[in-house]
Amino acid sequence: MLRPSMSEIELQRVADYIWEIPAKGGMRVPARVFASETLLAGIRQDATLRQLRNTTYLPGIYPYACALPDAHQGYGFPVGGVAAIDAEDGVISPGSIGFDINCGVRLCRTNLKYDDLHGQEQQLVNQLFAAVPTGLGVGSIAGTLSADELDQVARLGMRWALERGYATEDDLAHCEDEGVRPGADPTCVSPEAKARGRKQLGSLGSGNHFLEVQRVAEIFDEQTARQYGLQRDQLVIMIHCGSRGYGHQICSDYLKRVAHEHRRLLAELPDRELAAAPVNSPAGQDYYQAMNCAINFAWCNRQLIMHAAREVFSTIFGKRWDRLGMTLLYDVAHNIGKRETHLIAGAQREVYVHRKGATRAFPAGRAELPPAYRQVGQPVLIPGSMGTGSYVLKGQASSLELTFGSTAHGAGRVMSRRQAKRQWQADELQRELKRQGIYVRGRSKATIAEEAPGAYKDLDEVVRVSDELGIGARVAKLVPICNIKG
DNA sequence: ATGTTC
Repeated sequence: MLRPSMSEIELQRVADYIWEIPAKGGMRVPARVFASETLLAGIRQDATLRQLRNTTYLPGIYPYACALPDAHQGYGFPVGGVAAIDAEDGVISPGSIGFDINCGVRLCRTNLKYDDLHGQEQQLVNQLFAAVPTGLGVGSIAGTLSADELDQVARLGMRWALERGYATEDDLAHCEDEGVRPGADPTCVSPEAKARGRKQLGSLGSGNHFLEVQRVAEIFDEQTARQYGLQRDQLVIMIHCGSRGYGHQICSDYLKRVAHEHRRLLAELPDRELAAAPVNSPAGQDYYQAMNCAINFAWCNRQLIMHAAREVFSTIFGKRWDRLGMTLLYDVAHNIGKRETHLIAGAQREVYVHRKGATRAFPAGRAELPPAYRQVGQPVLIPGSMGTGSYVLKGQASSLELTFGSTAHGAGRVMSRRQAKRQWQADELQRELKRQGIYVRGRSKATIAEEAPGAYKDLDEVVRVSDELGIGARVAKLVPICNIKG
């Protein structure tokens, strides 16, 4: 049981919005928190800082562990945390990437304006809800895949969707890793994970996952917005979901295996939830290959859901989806481990960047960016709650100097799910949101109450701090119109 | 987040 005990953790101010836990005891390096005083007051309320300090015990971590402005307590490693770990001498840690491997977000543009939809919101939300399976254990767009097909999804990612008419080359060109993470070996995935995954490709899941039709409400940077193809009052579609039971099972399986095969390493760590394997050990490499399978599964999952949304829009607006301008802006991962090169202590070094509840935010110039964004900086997609809206940011140079090319991923909860259910009632919440022009449909009343806007921190403040730190700059704010969830 | 308490 984790108990807040933050009084024992001392923070030193380094610069505006940058705080440091100095390296002491078993800490190999310091830890840094990137937050305003307001956000820091929230971060101190749970075990985030202790977990952040614990991550600095991981062998090969350098030069410091990071907590982003939206950080909160997670499984072993904070959500909103980033660790760069040496690719030769370091470790890889499943709990530091998270259970929902490649939980992430994509944004689909349209050439429609709010007025084109106004009056048909209820019809649209109903059709989207009918077309996209939501909630736990409810089936999937792709039906039940054969074992062989699932393994192809794991190896090929969005290329599998392309071959079956669910995706276009343009979609692949506008996804992190072009929608295909190399080094994905399905023989490293357990039969239990495969059994779950076969039934779940093209399904939204539960919790904070959603599909949302949004209106571009505010533009902060006209030039970048133009380059991203965004303008005021335009309709866009945001999809927030992950690798479902497939990735969850992979994480569970490898937490057990890694803890068992690397007991001595585990004994040196302050929390067994940080269980880690040397990157070049069999368990470490098998985990990485299996994690990559889940990454590909999640991209394919979001692709199939976007495809279903395109078909619904086509029906409602009476045009083919390509005539509706329904192109993919970008798709970004929030929970991943990735081998990258970063300038650390004066040298270019190969590291496994662990991003858990953190978005890659590469600036212009990084070779990994697709041609569309290499001169601009990548789009960063940050989902908010169903009442308060979401953001598009742009990757900035300081992200490479401060946070290994990362920024925040969302608002973070301010209260427990249980507390939210006590405080709100689904029907009443839906009526109130409808008065504001927001149409919500969920499979479960409990989920709607749990996801009440008031249960979340202030995303505006998270994004403001990202912008001021120069790690991710505000481009546009998006507000919800239709939202479906589990 | 999650066949929602291994």
